Order: sequence, then structure tokens, then C-alpha cells
Amino acid sequence: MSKAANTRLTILHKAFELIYSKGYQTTSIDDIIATTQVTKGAFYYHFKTKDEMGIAIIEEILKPTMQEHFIKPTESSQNPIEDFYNMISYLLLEDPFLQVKYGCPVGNLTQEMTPWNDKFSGVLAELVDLWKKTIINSIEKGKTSGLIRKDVIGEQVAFFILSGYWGIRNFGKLQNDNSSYLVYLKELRSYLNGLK
Amino acid sequence: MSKAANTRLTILHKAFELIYSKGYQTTSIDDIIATTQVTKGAFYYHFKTKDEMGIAIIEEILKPTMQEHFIKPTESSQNPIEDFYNMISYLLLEDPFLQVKYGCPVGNLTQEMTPWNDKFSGVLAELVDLWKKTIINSIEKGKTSGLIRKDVIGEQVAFFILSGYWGIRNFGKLQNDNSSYLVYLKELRSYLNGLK
DNA sequence: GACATAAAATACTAATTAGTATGGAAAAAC
DNA sequence: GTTTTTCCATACTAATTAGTATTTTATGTC
Repeated sequence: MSKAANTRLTILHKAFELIYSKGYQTTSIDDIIATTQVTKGAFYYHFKTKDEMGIAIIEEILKPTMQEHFIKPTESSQNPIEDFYNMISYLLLEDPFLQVKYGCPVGNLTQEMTPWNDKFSGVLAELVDLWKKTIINSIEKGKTSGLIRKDVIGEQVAFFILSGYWGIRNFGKLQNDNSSYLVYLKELRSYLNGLK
Repeated sequence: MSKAANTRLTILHKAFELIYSKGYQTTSIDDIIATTQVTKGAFYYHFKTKDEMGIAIIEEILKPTMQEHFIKPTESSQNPIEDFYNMISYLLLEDPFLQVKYGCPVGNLTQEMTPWNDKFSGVLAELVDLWKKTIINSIEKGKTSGLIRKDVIGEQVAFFILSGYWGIRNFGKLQNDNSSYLVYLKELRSYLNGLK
């Protein structure tokens, strides 16, 4: 990788970490260049504006990560119910990057940037839609393979699962411990079993 | 009400509206005094800092509203399942103040202010805990009256319901229309029926 | 190795931010 | 009716913000 491409990526990664922990608005360009050791000239060579960088983070960091970790595994799923549970459980309890007190990066950005920034809304909506569609597909497969009841409606379940995930992430932030996660996961299990 | 108490309340109300629609960080004191027609001297007479005003909004606007609209009705509930659905449905589709594109005020503040502001976390946690406890109580009553299965665990369900609500509010913000609400509500109904 | 362009460093600006200092008007206390 | 306290108005400050202008240094190309 060229040196230039490298500084660009450092900016994106460090900025993402800062934004994940502090929020987009409260993360200043000065914050970013201070932690990256990159000068302002370099920053503005790579990104015309702060928002352009924000969008790049979503497109180039969040999107690929999500594709790799959640979309792909779910696509190759044989047992949707089990996999949904494992996906959420992994995200809540095991993912090494995500932290209870900082919530869900996508959820945070959605909350903070919509409704007043259409560009952010657009790319975030795409991202979430991808995830949603994958879940719906997985449910349909489960229905044909007999693992899921035929009267279950994929879109409804997808919204229900993802909403629950976003919401409990907020509880985690509020209490700053994962006890709420554990309680939530038990009910998720019971809900998912109801789809069989 | 005294004139002073009146200006204080105007500040709180208008500031709350601004914060609800724009977020806490992006709402400046200058924004607030501009829309309230209150001078900076008046503002800082009533509130020592911006954060003190933020806390006051939660304690004096959000808390009472919640008590009145969600805690009380749920407490006097005879049919928890039906009332849970109606509560969420009302909040999502009918409440005249809340707007799809702005999400849930409590959820927004939680997302934005935790984890880096302990004072906000504290009062918000109290608020949410109150709501959660009311739901749990309601479930227990439903269990004794036979409307809810005996093996249902109140805390789990409370987390599940509230998480779902917060989460779907985020979807609403993202898409800026209530179509996701309608889909979500159908699955909520089906989930709640599973508790019978 | 000269040259062109890409990449980055430095110093700046104009606007906005939360908060302050100080003085005056309104209301209450006496 | 004077004095005291409450309440509010105006003008300011120091820090921070995103972004720019300009210069300097690498890097690749011939």
C-alpha cells in the first residue's frame, strides 16, 4: 500500500474509533489530527470536508466490516434461528471491537446524523437495508427447509430483531454493563423459538 | 405563575424542542435564546451551565410527561398485553408531539449523552428504570390474573419491549416514514400474543 | 538528475461556542 | 417610599470550530 493510501486509512480508522466513542459532532478535526499525528494539510488533501470523511468511514470501514462479519455468515446459514441468536449474541458479548458503553456504531450514527444530514441517512439506510434483506432471505430459506413456521413474515421478524438489537445497545450504554444484554438474550432466544 | 418561573419554563420547553429535533450538542445557547427571545443574562440567571439546563429538561419536562402518559396508564392496567401494544402504538403513530424523523427524545439523549456525561446517564437511567419497573409490575399482575403465562419472566419482556421501541424509533429516523413502524407493530402484536 | 505532480506541513481566518462582567429594571420587603 | 433582592439586558472574552492559503517536501516519470 502506498504511503498516501496508508495515511488516508489511518485517518479513517482512528477517526472512526473517536467517533464511535465520542460521537460525530464532538469529534473535531483537531482531535483527529492530534491522535493520528497527521497534519491538517494532509487531512484536507485526502478529504474535502469533515462530512466527506464521515461518509468514507461508513462506505470504507463500516460497510466492508459488516459484509464480512454479518452478511456473509448469515447468507451461508443452514439454521437461521440458531444463527440469528449467535449473531446478536456475538455482537453483544464477544465482538472485540464493540464496547458496551459505546453502543452500536451504526445505531449511534443513525441517531446522531439523521434527520438533518441526507447524505449520511442515505448511506446508512443502504447499509441497514442490506442487513435486513439478508435476514429476510435467511428466514425464507428457513421456511422452505421447514425450520421456520410458514406463517412467519420475514420482514416483520427482520425489523423486530434489528430493532431489538439497536435498542438493547442503548440500554447497555445507559447502564454501562452487560447485565441488560444477558436478560435480553434470554428473551430473544424465547422469541426466536416461537418462530419454529 | 410568576414571570420569572414563566421564562424559566419557556426556556426549558423551547430548548427541549430544539434538542429533540437537532440533538443536544448541536443546539447552542445562542440558538435557544434566539428562539425563546430570552436574553443571555436571563438564561444564565436561571441555569448555571448548559448541562444544568439539560438535566432540568429531563427532570422537569421528560419525567413528568412520562409519569403522566405511560406510567400511570400502565399502573391502572387490567389487560397488560393489550395495554403494552396500545402504549407502543400510541407512541409511534399517534402522539402529537413525537415525530418519526426525530425519534424518541429519551433514546436520543441516552445515545448522545452517555457514556461521557455521568449526570445525564444517571437521571436518564432513573427515568427508564421507572418505566421498566412499571412494565414488570404489570406483567406480574397479568400472571396472577391469568392473562399472561406463568413462565413468562417480567424483566426479560420489559427489556424486550423497550429495546424494540427504541430500536424501531431509530429505523423511523433513518427512513423518515412510518412504514417500518407498521411492520414492527404487527410483529409486536404477534410477540405479545405469544405471552398469553 | 531534471521535472512534474502528488502529498503533506504551517500558519492563518472567520464564525461559533459556552460562559462572564457589569449595569439596570422590576418586584418584593420593610 | 426607600431599600434590598430578584430578575434580566448588553457587551464582552477566550477557546474551539471547520476550512483555506501558501509553502515545502516526497515520489514517481522521462
